[in-house]
Amino acid sequence: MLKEERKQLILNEVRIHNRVLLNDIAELVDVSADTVRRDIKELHDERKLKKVHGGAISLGFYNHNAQEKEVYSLEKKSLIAQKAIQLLRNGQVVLFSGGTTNLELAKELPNSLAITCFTPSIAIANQLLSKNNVEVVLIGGKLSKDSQIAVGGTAINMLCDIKADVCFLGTNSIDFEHGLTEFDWEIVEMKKAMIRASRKVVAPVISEKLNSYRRYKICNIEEVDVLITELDPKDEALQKFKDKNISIL
Amino acid sequence: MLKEERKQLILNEVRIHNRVLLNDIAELVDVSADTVRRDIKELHDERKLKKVHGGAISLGFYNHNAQEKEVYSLEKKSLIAQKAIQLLRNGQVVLFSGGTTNLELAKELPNSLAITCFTPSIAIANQLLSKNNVEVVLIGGKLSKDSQIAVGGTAINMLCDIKADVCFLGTNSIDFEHGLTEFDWEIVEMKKAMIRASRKVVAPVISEKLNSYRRYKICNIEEVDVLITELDPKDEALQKFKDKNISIL
DNA sequence: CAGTATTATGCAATAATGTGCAAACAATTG
DNA sequence: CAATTGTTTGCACATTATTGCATAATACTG
Repeated sequence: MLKEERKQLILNEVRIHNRVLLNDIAELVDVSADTVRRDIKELHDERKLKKVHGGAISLGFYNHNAQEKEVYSLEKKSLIAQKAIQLLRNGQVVLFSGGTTNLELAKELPNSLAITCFTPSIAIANQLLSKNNVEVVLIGGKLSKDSQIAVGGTAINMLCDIKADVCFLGTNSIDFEHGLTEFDWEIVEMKKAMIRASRKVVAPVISEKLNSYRRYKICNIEEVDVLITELDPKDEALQKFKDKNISIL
Repeated sequence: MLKEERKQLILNEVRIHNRVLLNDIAELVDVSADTVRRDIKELHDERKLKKVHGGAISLGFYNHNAQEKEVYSLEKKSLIAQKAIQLLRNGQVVLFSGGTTNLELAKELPNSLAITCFTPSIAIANQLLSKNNVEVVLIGGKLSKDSQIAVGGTAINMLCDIKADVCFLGTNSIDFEHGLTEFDWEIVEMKKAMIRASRKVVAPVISEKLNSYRRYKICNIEEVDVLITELDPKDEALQKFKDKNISIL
């Protein structure tokens, strides 16, 4: 194992878990704790993470700081991401909408997975770029300042030329009666186009967003093929979705 | 086995495995480790991979973590950015290629400036988003892992529909005789299209890049309307460009 | 404040690197 | 064809980087 690889691994652990213990890493990669300490020191000097007694923590963690809720919510998103990854197979074409849940999913894609990803989100494209076996295609167009994704005619035109295997459709609100809804009409148009552009629609949402709705409608709940939440699939909050023939993960 | 074949093989290994060990390659292709070291050094200089102690790793790994910028070079870029900003007027349509100099320019745009910006670079789009009066249009397409900009047919098609007032064309190398040149053919194609898509071509380059050239040609030096460096416009290194009727800032 | 865990530092062994050089090889020229 | 020029390759050597260990200093915990 090359030194640089080790450093990348450490950074990755920090990114995903927000913190690492020095000894865990040492055991994981089978080198002495001294070596890991030196690696962490270097990464610290490079401003890639923050060295602390006993290990290291993410910079963002410290900055965006301290909101327990955010960390909590990150763990949920990470769990959702892990479930979503199970749906993917090498060679597939995958469409990602925007949103932090999808961003987390992009972050946690295994490096070995070889897929082609389309996305109108620069944040997600950015994440996907670091996956060596993922081909990333950016959907262009006018960037919405609020949501940081491409919207408008150009973007929708581009979506019209695509037929993806799976679409991960992040969504603002999901409700049994009102279906998928959003604040912003431009985003609604994009998401409608994304649904048309995919064979299978997967909705990764944290459970807080269940049973809420917004002004504009994307689609009925029946359009969703798979619903992923951080809850146990047997959770009763999900039962009525299951009754509609939606797969629950 | 030809040298170029070897280099191609090394790149391929890096693409697939994210890293290579120098000695593995030496054994695989049956040449001395010294030769492989030299190959890797060349590929490193060509920015195709990152040479590390013991072998090489993929660039994709590194791209995301805010590359440590040399303060030294940053100051030059900042100076160039300030000069470039003087060229801009409210209401203009501006095209940005990729590159760190252009990124610095995007960063330093005054918040009051109201322009429309097209760019195939996610990093630059990201910066531009934070400017309140700038409308950002992302040029979509397959993302090149090396340069992190959209390339290929989709991107070039989109450029064909644009006529911008100004194009800030970052470039790898600029030389009086060889014109503007690049390592990477995909990028060359993009930059050619960007030149076609603009009324005025501005080349912001740090002086180190003057009088160097690479394998592939973008255009002749005459295509450049304005050359911006961190040097004083009266610097004699710039005289011969002035003689070609290129404005110097 | 004592006891334990963690860290910094110097050191030595090993591996990897850069450099200069010469032989082998290829391309070009007269 | 011979001479010339430039490139590529392998080798020897000095230099540098990496790693684990020992030890002293420091930080944390109750």
